[in-house]
Amino acid sequence: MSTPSNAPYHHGDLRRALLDAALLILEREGETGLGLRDLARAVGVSPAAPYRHFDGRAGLLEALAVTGFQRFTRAMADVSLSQPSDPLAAMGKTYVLFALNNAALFRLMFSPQLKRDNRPGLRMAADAAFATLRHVSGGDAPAGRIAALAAWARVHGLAVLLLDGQIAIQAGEDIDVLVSQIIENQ
Amino acid sequence: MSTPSNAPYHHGDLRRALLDAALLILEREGETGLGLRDLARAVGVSPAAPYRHFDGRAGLLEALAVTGFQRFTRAMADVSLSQPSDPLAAMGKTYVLFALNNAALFRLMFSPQLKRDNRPGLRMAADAAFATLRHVSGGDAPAGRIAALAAWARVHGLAVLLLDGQIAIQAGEDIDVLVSQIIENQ
DNA sequence: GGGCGCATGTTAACAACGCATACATATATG
DNA sequence: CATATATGTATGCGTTGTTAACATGCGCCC
Repeated sequence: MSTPSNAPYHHGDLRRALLDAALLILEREGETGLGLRDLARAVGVSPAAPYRHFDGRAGLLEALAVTGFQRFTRAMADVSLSQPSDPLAAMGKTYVLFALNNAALFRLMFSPQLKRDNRPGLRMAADAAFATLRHVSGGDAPAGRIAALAAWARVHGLAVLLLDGQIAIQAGEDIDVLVSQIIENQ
Repeated sequence: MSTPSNAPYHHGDLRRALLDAALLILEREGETGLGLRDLARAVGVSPAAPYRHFDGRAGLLEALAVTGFQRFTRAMADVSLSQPSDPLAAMGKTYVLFALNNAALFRLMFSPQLKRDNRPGLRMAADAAFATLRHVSGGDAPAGRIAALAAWARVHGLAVLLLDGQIAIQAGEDIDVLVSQIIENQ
């Protein structure tokens, strides 16, 4: 009975497996529903195994948020490659659609309790994301701090309101065009 | 030793006391840090006592959110009484300042997991709040759904970004005037 | 190549939590 | 005055995050 064939003692790439499974659980159950024991069960390891790869539950959430910012950065960088006619509007749409397609992850990225115990890794990932945001949007042209913040607020607010289901989608209304209309308004 | 003088068996107004203490803990520790046992300890009752007044932890959070929407509604209604020169901007400022002064409560009010198991009480309180929002802002004048949503998104996004500490406050910068500038931009 | 160090995974235990049930007590009602 | 009901207590169950001690096997060094 010594674990004969499959299920080797060492997993191989447990960290990656944990992150993948955690993302699934996160999007399905929300941040509260993501428990370390559930996660370990889902991957098929012991409850204490994740502690070898993450600094407790907070460490796992941080790692998830970091991957979130990396994807976000990539999505924003890809916008500039497509050479859109209106770069700012295109970026805004990408911003909102990223939030909608990665709801729980997006919320986690901006979670205040993660920001509180500010781990350097998360801070770096977030700074990198916002740096490409600035770079892609204005080409570092200082179009006014106020105007930039106003644009950011409108896009971020739209994302959050849609995410939380506060903006009621009317019958036959397409979210995509609604986002475009709101972003391009004024 | 039969609890001689103080600490009567019945508290008197435990529900109110629980809500007050819960608000304090909420703003100090965040939603995750608000536990029923902690709360009961803080008020000085047994761990099971809160269950007589709230439907478990979710019920407590719902009650807190309802009081939040009531305060929010009141704050918005007070704006119209002051007869400002620019009602929309004044309302926006009130919106953001309410969020900043009731950070955790504001987050709870827009919490998606509370909205999920949509309890009628919370839904009614939220609807009432948004109704006065519409009434005060435009006097029910349909200035265009898109424009209204855009304005809401900008204000809400500004609140959330400030709440999460994403908008860095520069040295010697006053949040109040920054909010005004961003809201009145465009 | 053989032996060993160390990363990796397991087991077991602790405290705290949400929650449900059964019980005690005070208030209100007939 | 008696009893019904609302309110708070006592206790126990199952789960969670976390830690410490133990087991295992991959890979490096001599």
